[in-house]
Amino acid sequence: MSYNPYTKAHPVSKSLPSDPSEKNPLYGFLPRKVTAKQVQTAMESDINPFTKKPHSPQYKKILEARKKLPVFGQMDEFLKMFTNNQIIVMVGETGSGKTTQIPQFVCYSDLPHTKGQMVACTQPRRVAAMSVAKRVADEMDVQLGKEVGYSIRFEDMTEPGTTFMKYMTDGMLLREAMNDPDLKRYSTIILDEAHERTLATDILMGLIKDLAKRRSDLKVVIMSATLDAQKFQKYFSIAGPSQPAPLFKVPGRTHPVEVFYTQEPEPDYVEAAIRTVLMIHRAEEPGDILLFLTGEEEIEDSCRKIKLEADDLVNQDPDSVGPLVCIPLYSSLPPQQQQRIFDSAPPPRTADGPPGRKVVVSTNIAETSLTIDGIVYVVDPGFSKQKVYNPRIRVESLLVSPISKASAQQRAGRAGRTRPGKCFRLYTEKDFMTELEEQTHPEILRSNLANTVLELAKLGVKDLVHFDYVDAPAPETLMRALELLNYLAALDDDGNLTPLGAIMADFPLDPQMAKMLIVSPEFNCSNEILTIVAMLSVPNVWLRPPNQRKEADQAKAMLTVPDGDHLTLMNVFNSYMNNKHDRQWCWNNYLSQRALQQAENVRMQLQRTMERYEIELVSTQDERRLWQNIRKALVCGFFMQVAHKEGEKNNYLTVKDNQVVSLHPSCGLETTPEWVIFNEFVLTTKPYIRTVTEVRPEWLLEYAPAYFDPSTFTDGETKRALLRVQKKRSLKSGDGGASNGRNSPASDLPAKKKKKIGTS
DNA sequence: GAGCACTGC
Repeated sequence: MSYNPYTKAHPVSKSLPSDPSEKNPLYGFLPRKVTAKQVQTAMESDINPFTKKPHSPQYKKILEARKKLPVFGQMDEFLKMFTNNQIIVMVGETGSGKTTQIPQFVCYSDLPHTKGQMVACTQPRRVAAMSVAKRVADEMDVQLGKEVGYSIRFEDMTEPGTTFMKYMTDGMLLREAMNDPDLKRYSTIILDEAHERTLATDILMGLIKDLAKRRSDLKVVIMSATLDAQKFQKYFSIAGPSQPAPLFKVPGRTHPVEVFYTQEPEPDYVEAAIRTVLMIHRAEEPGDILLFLTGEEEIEDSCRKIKLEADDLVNQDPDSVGPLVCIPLYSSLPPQQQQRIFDSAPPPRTADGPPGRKVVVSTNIAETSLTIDGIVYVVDPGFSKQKVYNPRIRVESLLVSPISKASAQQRAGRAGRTRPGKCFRLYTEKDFMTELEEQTHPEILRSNLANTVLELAKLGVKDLVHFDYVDAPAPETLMRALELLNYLAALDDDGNLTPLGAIMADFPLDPQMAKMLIVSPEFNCSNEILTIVAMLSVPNVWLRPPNQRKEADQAKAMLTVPDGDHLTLMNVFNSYMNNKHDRQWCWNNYLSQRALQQAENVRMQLQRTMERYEIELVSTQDERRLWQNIRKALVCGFFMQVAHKEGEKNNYLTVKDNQVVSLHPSCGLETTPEWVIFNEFVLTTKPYIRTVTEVRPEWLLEYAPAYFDPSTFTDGETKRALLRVQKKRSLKSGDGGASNGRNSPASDLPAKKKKKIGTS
C-alpha cells in the first residue's frame, strides 16, 4: 500500500505535505486554491490521485471523451469562482456535462478526503443519483460505493471513511439534516436540477442559505436551468442585498429544434395531436416522434387510434407510407413495458420500401425522468396533469392544466438530442407568448404541507411562517398543516415540536400514519397497523385489466374484509406473505407483485425505526377484537378524516369541512355505515372518499375529544348525532365522557410501553 | 360505479 500523506484528524489548511509529484498527483495542491492547470496535470497522471493506484487502461479513454464536454473547457473559470465565493449559481444546459464534471472539479479543489468530509450532489430522482454515481465512479477510476457512492432510500452505496463524493436524492439529504442540522460531514453541497423545485430541494435551499451563514467553511453550488438562474442568484445574495451570488454559465451541446405553432387554437387537443402525428408520418423525413399527453387513459386511447389510422394509410399507399409502431409510456406501466420505448423503429416492409417509424405517446415522465434517444419530432399539445392543493377543504387533486413556457421549452428540447429536430406546438404563438406562465409553480405552492411543516419543526425552524422560502407557501396552507399537527399532538399550542412529534418526524410517513403507528401498541395491534401503513404507502396493489374487469373484481371480493378497506389491505398483505410471495398467486388474484414487494420493503424500514424507539410489535389473538382494536388505532391518526352519512342517498358529509362525498366504487364495505374514516379524498368525476373503514362514534369522542367537541360543530345532522352519543356515554359512565384527558391516549408518548421495554 | 401526472423519505 502506498503512503498516504493525508490524515483525517488534521484539517489541511496549508499546502499538502511534500511528496514526489510522480507518486502524489495532488502534490502542492492548496485546498480551494487549486488551479485548472494543477487539476489537468493530476488527471493526466498515471496514478489515481485519490487511490494512489495506477489508472486502469480505460481511464484515459474516458478522460478523452470528458475533455470534449463544454464544461471541461471552463474548468479554470469554475475553479477561480469556486475559490473566491462561498455560493455559486451555475447554469448548464442539456449536454454540458455539469452533473458529472462539476462535482469532480469540486473534489479536486476542495479535497474533501483530506478533511474526512464529503462533497454531496443531490438529484430529484433515485435513478439519476444511481446512474450518475456509476458514471462518475468510472470516470474517476474507482469502484462504485468506495470513493464515489450514492445514497437513496433503501440503499446506501457508500463506505464511511472512504466515500468522499456522494450522489443522493434531495429527500435523503433533507432526512440527514434532521439528525445533523449543520450537515457537518459535507464540505461542499451541490444542489442539482434546482429549477425542478421539488419540495425537498426548496426546503434544502432555505436551510442551506441559513447554514452558509453559520458555517463559513461550507461551499454551495446551485445548478439550474437558464430561466431560473437570476432568481437563485438573488435569493443567495448572502454577502449583501446588492451582491447576487455569482453566475457560472456553460453552453449546452444540443441540436437546433425548429418550432411550429398552429394558426388557430385547437378545440380538441387529442384529436389534433393524432392528426399531427399522422401528418408527420406521411410527410416528414424518417425519425421518431414523441407525443405528450396527460394520462394513462388518454394515452392508451390515442395509441389505438393512431395505430388504426396508420394501418389505413399503409394499406392505401404502401409505396410511400412506412410501418408505424405506437408505444405508450407512463409510470404505472410495468418496467418491462416501459423498456419498449428503447426498441428501434420497425424496418421497412420490403427491402426498398419506405422506412418505419416509432411513436412514443407519453406523460410528463418523458419530460424530465426518461430520455429517449433518436427522437426527432415532438408533438406538444401544451397540457399536463398537475397537482393542486386547496387548503380550504384540505384536498390535493390532479387537474389537466396548461404547461409553462419552461416546460414547453424542455419538451421541444427532446427533439434535438441526436440531430436537428422539429417541435409542433398545438397552440398559437400568441397563446404561447401571452397565456403560458413562465415557470411551473413550484411544488411547495401546490401541496399539502403537513409533512413538510413537521420536518421543518424537526429541523429546528422556529418560525415557520417567516422561514426564508424561495417561494413562500400560502399562509392558509401553513395554518392547515399547523392545525393538523397540533391536533395530532406533534406540535404544542405554541407551535413547538413535542417529544411525540420528534418521533413522528423520523418516520417516512404522513403525520397521521406516523401517529397511529406510534400509538398502536396501546391497542395491541402495532403488528397490523405497521402492515396497513406500509400498504397505504405504496401504489395501488389491485390490477384491473380492461378486458378482465369482472374477473379482477371477483378476485378482489375474495380478499375483501367487509368491515373496512384498511382491514382488506392487511388481509391482502398477509395472504401474500402466507403464499410466500408467489408470483402465480399474485397473478391469479389480480394483484401487483411489484407493489406488494414494495410494501414489504417499506414495512421492514418502518420496523427498524420502531425498534430504534422501542415501540413494541404486538398483536391480539382474537380476530374480532383485533379488528376492533385496529379500527380504534385508525381513529387516533385519522380522526380529522371522518365522514358522517346524511340522508337516504348514501351520501356522506365530511366532518367539519362539510364536503358532500360518496364512497369510491372501489370501496369494499358491504353496508353504508353511519360513521366512516377515510384515507383519502379524491376529486375526479365527483368528490369521493377512498380506502374507507367503519368506526364507532364513541371512539371519536374518546380518542379525539378536542376535535369532536360538539360545541365546535355547526348545527346539522353530524352535530346532533354527536350530541346523542355524548349523552348516551355520560348516562352510562356517570362522568362527562372522555375517560382520560383532552387528547388521550393519543396525545403523548407511549410511556407505559416504553418503560416495559426499557426494563427488559 | 371509477381510475393513477410525477417524484421522494
